[in-house]
Amino acid sequence: MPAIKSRRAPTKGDQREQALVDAARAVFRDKPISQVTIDELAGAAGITRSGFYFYFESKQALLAAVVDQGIAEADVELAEWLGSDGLDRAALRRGLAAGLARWKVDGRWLREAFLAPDPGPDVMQVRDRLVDKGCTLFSARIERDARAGLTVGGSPALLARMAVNLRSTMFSDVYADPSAYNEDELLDTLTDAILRLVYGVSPGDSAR
Amino acid sequence: MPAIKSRRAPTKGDQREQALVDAARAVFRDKPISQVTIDELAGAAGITRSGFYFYFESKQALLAAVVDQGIAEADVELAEWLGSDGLDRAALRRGLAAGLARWKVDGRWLREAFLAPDPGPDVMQVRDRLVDKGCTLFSARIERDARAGLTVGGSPALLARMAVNLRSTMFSDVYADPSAYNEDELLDTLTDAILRLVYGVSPGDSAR
DNA sequence: AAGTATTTTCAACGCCGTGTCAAAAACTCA
DNA sequence: TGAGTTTTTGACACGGCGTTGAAAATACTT
Repeated sequence: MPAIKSRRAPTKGDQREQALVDAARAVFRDKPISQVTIDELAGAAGITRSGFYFYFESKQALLAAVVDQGIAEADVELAEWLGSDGLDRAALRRGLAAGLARWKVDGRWLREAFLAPDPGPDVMQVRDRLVDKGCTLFSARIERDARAGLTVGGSPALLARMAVNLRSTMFSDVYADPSAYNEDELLDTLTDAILRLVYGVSPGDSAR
Repeated sequence: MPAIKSRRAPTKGDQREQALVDAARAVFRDKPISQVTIDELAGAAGITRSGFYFYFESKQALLAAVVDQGIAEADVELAEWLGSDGLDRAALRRGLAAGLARWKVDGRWLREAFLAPDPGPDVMQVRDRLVDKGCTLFSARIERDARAGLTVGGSPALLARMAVNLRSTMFSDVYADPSAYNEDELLDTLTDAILRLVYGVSPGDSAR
């Protein structure tokens, strides 16, 4: 049973572990994760394949760590919009734009983390946590807006999930084939779509 | 280079090939495709592992065939709604319900086909064909409705893609954790969501 | 600074699934 | 029946995975 998380901070090991995560983030950008070999990841961090297993149980576990470190950044984007006042179209668009920018860079592993049917249990755990977090935050906001009479009906939880899914899949599509999309147009349409989806407003009305 | 598609119909081989597809459809229901071994698929169809390669180049190629055969059924559902008259909520809901029923059964490989980040090139080809078909049909309908002044704006192609993606992801979510969703509620909300997304109508108006 | 304990690295091993091959078996059609 | 094709098979080699046990490097103690 390798990959022991030591209680204290043994400096050297932690450095290597972080190097592994950083290296992985880079490697995962270049090719489908299923085609990345553990040997490659280890090499990118300057250790041998068997050395890898001292830090992580598997490729999936490392991926989970990579995804995990993405939380902070993702949270910033999300909060940007969630914190704004109801139906602030500009703020929402800014939040989406930030997300799209992230996806354009790290789309490969983001897709793996959020859209793949069966990543390992490790990734699954992280994924659930992140998606849940996003949905509950969003959902709470919708609920709040609903009390203010802004929304149009439907379970907040469901609406939140739809909005989040819509966002992810569209970003994923853009990553898969950037040439097929005009970014500005996409962001505009997506912004309006979400507003319409949740609040039933047409592009014109900034506050009902 | 195995898996030669013979020009004529050599009866025996075709039978086995179909048996392979049918068996695969069943096997793929039971466990994540990445965990299905070729040996298993061959065995389920009554041949040995190496025999498998006479018919398909790889597991992915077989999956592609499985997906391919799903077109007919999927088309029926899609057509049901696309053929109906503008903003017919009931028809749309019926179409979605049919789709959900399918996903509840074959969700596992449907996810693999439509949401996985990097299925093999074989699956990719089929996927693109199917998604494109769905989107163009939907898109054409939106365009038609737009000329009738029913829609709310935004590129038809984008809106179609969003609607299709929304549908797939929600169905996928239901498959992943059926207990988390009330089917009727989901279908209602999803129907309204799509109508709102594309046509900007609120649940009440059946025809503007 | 030396001795001890712990952390880190490595090379070698066995396992499992894949894909290929050439030869054998089954089938088709005269 | 026999020549030709189609289908099936067992054996082989390859590559990646995960483990093990021992050596090397590092940290800790006095």
